Amino acid sequence: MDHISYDMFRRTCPSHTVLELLSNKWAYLAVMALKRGRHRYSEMQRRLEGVSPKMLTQTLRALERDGLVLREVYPVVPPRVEYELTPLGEELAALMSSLRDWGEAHVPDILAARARFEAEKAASAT
Amino acid sequence: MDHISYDMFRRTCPSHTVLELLSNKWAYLAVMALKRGRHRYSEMQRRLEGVSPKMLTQTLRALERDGLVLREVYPVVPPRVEYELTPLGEELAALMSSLRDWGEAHVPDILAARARFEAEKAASAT
DNA sequence: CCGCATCCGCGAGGATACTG
DNA sequence: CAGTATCCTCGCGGATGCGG
Repeated sequence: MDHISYDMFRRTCPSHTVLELLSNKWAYLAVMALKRGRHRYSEMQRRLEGVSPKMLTQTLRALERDGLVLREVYPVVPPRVEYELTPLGEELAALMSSLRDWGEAHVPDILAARARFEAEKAASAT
Repeated sequence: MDHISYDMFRRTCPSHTVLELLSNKWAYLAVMALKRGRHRYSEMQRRLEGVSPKMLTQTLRALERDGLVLREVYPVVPPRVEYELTPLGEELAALMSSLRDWGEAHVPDILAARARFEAEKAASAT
């Protein structure tokens, strides 16, 4: 073994911070949005339905900070800022894509399971 | 195309609820914990460091509801409840594992990126 | 031992107005 | 246009006590 063993389950483990990155809805959507290429701030805002400027900036900054997203500011007026994935970010995007594909493929299963669950609950309440 | 096209980005899309399931720290950890086999409630509680009974139950119920986890109650005293992944849950667990592997493999990269970011911030504040 | 019900604190995150 | 600053809500999630 040439790598340290991390344990996500421990709250003090560095890998736990990665978990917190992954388990963040806006971060997830931002990465997926950037998967298709470089985007301006306002484009992101339009793509991520319902995101507030605050959360968008906060999310993009966190991703930049962690080396997953590159932020480029053009010194022009009106301002123009573009975001794109780093190579590391693209790796992550690929993994997240497979999760999304799985999720979308199984939406019917999950909806069915929910219906079944509700039905049983109602039956047991007889 | 024999499947409906879903769009996670839209808040009204059913696939968005899947996203909310995935972007949930405790759900993520619970699935990973169950990947290695069936576990009792108290075992889960020990494995998921820092989880409160309320959140643990809530999380497991949500997973059961969505058909990812099977919950078995033994009618004995003292009570005994065991949880295990359904086939669907195991599919998800596999995908999540690859995310975890990626995350743990890149912890050093991410920590380095953070350090670099902080350093630049400090430099620009000169 | 499992886990539901209740209460509550707190901070993530939304809305809005404003500036470089 | 791309944020920042501010305020404020609301619901996540922790704590506790009880019931099966």
